[in-house]
Amino acid sequence: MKTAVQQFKNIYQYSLSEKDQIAIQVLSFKKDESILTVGEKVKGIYFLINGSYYVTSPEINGKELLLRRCTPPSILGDIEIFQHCDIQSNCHATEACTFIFVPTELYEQSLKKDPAFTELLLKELTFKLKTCTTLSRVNALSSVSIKLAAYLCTTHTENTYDGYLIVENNHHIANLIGTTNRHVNRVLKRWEDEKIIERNNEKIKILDFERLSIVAEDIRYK
Amino acid sequence: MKTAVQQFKNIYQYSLSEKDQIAIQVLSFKKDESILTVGEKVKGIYFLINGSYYVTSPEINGKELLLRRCTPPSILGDIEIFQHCDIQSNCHATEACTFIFVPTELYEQSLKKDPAFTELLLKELTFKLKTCTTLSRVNALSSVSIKLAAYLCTTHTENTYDGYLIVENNHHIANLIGTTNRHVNRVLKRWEDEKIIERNNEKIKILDFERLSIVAEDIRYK
DNA sequence: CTTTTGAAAGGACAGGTGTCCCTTTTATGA
DNA sequence: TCATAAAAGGGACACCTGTCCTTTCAAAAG
Repeated sequence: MKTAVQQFKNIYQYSLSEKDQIAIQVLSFKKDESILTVGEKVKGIYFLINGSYYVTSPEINGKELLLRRCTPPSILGDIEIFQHCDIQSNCHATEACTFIFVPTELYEQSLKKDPAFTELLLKELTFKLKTCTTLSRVNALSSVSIKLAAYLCTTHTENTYDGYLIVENNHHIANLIGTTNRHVNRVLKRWEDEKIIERNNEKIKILDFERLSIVAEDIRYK
Repeated sequence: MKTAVQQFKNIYQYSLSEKDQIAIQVLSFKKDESILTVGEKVKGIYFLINGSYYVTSPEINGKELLLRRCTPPSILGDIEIFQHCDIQSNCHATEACTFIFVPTELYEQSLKKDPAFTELLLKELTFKLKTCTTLSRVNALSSVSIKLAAYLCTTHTENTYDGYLIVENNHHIANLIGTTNRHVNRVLKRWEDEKIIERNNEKIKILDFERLSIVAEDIRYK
């Protein structure tokens, strides 16, 4: 608990008072566990201090668009508290996650009066809104190959191992960029033929980052 | 000025102190005037108290995507202040607009310490984020006909005159939903053939709102 | 009135993308 | 080890959408 509070302080630049520390909770989720599901009620604000998770937005038809990948600092439950609504997105742990959980009552009774704390929320919210706007434009105006290239370029700088990209499975990638499995394969095959990438059971090696980057038009997911 | 402050109070449920009132400004824009342009610096927060505008996000290639239409309450400049960045979107008055402008210094020196004021910002930001997420998903997963239907249904409830919709010109509509002139025409012709709408030089009459609404899948640009 | 300009409308064609389906490969468990 | 399931990979086809171009029409300018 003490460690969690310390981590919280390091990440969010905010010291929880002794009194606050009694009211908060530390929540943990295992890898691949669901953190929050659309439609649930939420009773506080979650601050990620460790691990990573995905946020996705589901359609009625079963498709599910990946909105963003989150690492600390990241906040959950903010929309729901201020808009008095149910959970808007699905959140899924991609690694084991630890959160500091601030119950709504604690926020209402004390933290909301602290400008340093509300600024924390404002900073994170404006960040989310900014990236969401970009994503929206990319989604509307860019072709699948641009989005896929952008995805690979983003992953390239974050998740390369021995020259190979560690990517989510095919289906997952397709969802992230709002297309189908089939089409992702189609584009990957074209790039393979053009010697831009190399595929090797579930791993991708970028042979010509330069050209891929040109296709991606400097768009990045983050 | 007094009227503006009163309107502000009614709309945002927040009373500006006498001291604050000296520091703020009232800004007005004519119909069709540009309010803010991408890349500009911004020196405060804008609170819409009258009129309407829309927010678009431009691509390098000249296309410009509709993000949302705004009526009071609506806030501008929030992202830029908290993310310390230039203006992210183009804002264009669709009717004459009046804003209360809060300079950054006033916010930094006094208003940020008032929980009631920061809550105002948090409420509006979470609202924007919520709608932006929906839009992003629509943009990624929906076809042009769905988006066009949603556009017409939104306009229908706001801008009908004598049974005819007052719509932007063809080219404009195409940009707003992220497609081409040609394709808008194609879809409109199909609906005309199906007796869902009627076209009459630059005006559109919705004959079967019910069916159009089904196509739009309850999506609205609002 | 004629000319010019710009928007609307749509034909033709090509490329992008989704759906359906089958084969191959890999992982998992009996 | 073999059987089974799950994911990868890709062929075929139809539909969606963008590009290019032509025609028509209406408004503005001369």
